[in-house]
Amino acid sequence: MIKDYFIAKIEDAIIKAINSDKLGAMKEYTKGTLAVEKPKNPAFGDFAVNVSSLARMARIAPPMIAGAIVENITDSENEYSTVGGFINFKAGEKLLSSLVKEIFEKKDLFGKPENVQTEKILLEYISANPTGPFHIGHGRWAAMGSVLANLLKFYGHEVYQEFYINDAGSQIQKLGNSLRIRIGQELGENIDFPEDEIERKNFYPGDYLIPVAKKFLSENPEVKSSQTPELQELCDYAKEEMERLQRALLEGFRVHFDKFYSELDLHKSGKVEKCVQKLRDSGKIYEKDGAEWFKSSDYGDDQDRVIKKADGSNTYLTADIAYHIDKLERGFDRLINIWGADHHGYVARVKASIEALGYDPEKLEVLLGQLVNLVINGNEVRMGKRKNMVTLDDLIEEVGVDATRFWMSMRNIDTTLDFDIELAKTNTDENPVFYVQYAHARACSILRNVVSEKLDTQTGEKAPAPMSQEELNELIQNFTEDLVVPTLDSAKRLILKLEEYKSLIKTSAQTRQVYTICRYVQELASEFHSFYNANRVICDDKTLMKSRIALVYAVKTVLHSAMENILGVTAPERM
RNA sequence: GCGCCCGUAGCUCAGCUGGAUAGAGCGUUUGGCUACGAACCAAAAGGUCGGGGGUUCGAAUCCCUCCGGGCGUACCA
Repeated sequence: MIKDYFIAKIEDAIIKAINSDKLGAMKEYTKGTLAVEKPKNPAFGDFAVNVSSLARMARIAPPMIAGAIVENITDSENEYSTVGGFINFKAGEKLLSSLVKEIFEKKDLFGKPENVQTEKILLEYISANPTGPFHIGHGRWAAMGSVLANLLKFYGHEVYQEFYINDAGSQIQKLGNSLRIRIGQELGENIDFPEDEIERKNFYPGDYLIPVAKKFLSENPEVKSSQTPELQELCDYAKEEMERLQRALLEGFRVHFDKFYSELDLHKSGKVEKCVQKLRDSGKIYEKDGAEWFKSSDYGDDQDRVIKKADGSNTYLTADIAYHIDKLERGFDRLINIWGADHHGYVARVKASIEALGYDPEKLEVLLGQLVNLVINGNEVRMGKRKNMVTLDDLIEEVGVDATRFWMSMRNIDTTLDFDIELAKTNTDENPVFYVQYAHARACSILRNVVSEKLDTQTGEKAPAPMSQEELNELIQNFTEDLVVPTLDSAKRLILKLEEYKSLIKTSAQTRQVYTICRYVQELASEFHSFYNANRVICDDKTLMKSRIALVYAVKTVLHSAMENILGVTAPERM
């Protein structure tokens, strides 16, 4: 990386300067003290390092320090200059052209870090109840989770994606009872959900069970009354139907899980009871008011938690503890969960249980995502879990998979996402994803045109293609560094932006912040559009043309890799 | 009350472990297609970084405090 190259030169020079006594009182330097940054004003240089922080040790003024360091730099290929306490760096031809070469060599793998420590990661996300269709909020976890999985894999980690199905507990009974009412209605019975708000909460009155009831009746023609089927049968039927719908949506949304882990199966396996027993054995369980409590406050939680209710049944937390222990026992180095911020209280208690059972709680990393607000006609509509249902299905149908994935991934996970449905519907041109796709399509178009015969509209005569297909293939397969030199001056910003992809992948994967990838592709697209408008790629000067074509190909390669392989957004060849 | 997140341009947001004149997109205004895709580009206007203290040579960034907003605070899942 250019940054690494630059800082290495600086650090070498500092050591030399110290050895020749040019840095005052400073007698040693530990690597990593200085950091490379991008100058606010590009006229200063491509990169800069501020040496002011060394002033305290050296006891001389920052400009003097900068001067002493620059004097000791041995590098004739790149430019160094000082302004105050800053040392500025301008990349030379060789560095820039070798970078383009790297893209040609690595193609889709450009940016994949080398020599990094990798882990076996279990990434859990969405984990919704199978009691209804996904709502918009689930879309955020779906998009971010799958992008993060792609990113971590590209980084080099081994990633296993899992969806925990909350298919146990009272909500499934509610679902079955709700289906019974819909079946009754289909059969013409005078039956409906309770009007009373509180009683109504024991049901799922959404329309989505109507088609399920119809399907059930067509498959079970012998049922003539809503009271005939057993509750369990209705529960299972509705649940399976919901799971089927959820999974179909995920496939279409380009979200692929390695496993759907059923809470019910977890209970059946006996793992939950085993886990409870282990907790008892650990001595961290006590009885109060007829229930068994886990002393999670011993591990930083703000209060103790019920693990077994007075009626002998388990809480949701109990199963979740067992699930996380199971993940650890399956041998993962790291567990990453994406949870909605409304579950943030859970982090401390799950970590507490992991620690109590003798595992390392640091292995669990919970990414808390702020929720999604739906904006309709400029007004925020709060997304309650089961009210104001705007389904993810509806949203995807309105704005498309690409735009939904991009939009849901483009914000910092710490900020509440405002999804303006009117904007997404009526004004899709303003969506940044189109801007990026356009850049890719434009690059493809240029690469098509350069090998196409040109028809003169006035004379009707055909002119030969600016380049033959063979020449283009040769250029792509045997790229040499000098090829791109003629266009370096005009394309410097673009090349530096391409270079940034390498450090982006690293920091983005390490911080788990996928929105940075969305920002990056927009910035790269922007640089490319600027370059395109300022320089005619297909031109009479063939050397220059080849040089620019090489650059267009490099941009296309990086855009394609970031979009298709990481963001899961299509990179179209034409639009 | 307590815990977590947020408050930066009219709107939506960046701003990396403190550093050079706080940046983008949308919107507004003004230019640019007889040439590779104008779904684009170039430029302008627009900011007491929620308020107040503190640390520092230096704070949007770190600490304290207040104000405003969101979420949570179950023997629900």
